[in-house]
Amino acid sequence: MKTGDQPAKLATDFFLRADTLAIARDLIGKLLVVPDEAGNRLSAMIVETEAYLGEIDRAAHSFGGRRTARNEITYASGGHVYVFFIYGMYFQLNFVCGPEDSPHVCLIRAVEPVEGIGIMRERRNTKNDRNLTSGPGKLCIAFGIDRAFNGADLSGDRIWLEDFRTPLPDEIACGPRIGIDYAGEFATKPWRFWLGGNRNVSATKSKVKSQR
DNA sequence: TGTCCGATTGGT
DNA sequence: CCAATCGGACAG
Repeated sequence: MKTGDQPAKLATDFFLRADTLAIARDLIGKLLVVPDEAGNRLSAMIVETEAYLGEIDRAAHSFGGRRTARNEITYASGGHVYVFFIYGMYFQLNFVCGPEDSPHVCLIRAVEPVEGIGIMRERRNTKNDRNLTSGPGKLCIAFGIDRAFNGADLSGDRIWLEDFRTPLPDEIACGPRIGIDYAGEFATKPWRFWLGGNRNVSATKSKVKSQR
């Protein structure tokens, strides 16, 4: 692109597709961009995601059609941001997928810093850069994402995605989602996706082999 | 209003 | 292995 051109934001159409698993997989390699208070670009490449398939998915907040103030935004059309608070101290970043009234989402579990890493270091207060954004709670701290981002539109100017890198099919691994042991048969669905071998993929106590 | 517990993290 | 820490969901 020419000097001075702005990178293109990922179009809303990306999130309007009916196949949420494909969206979760295709998010790997995209660039997450969130300007800080001063307008500096903070950005990172998405390296790990999880899909939550709405009403049918016991692990999803909208399982069985549950619709509350907290998860209301997940019933909106794809391309909106769903942020929720968990464990008394962390936020989790999700993107709403599919058409209106289909409360599917993709959780962003880990990213690899690209721009603004100095600011991320300040916010995370950790020596090891590997700990900057290698988990769903960590990346929200690094990017300053809190409940104020809930409901944001990814076509707006507070948070968005850009094309960055297109992984080869072989580079993308999948396996069971993390922290949903209560979800019965859904606990073992291979609906987590990550960039194989990437060092920023979140640490898990039961690391599962990739499967395809 | 009361109780239970979570789509995590960091330190022991 | 376990504490931190608190809002959401649901029962009563």
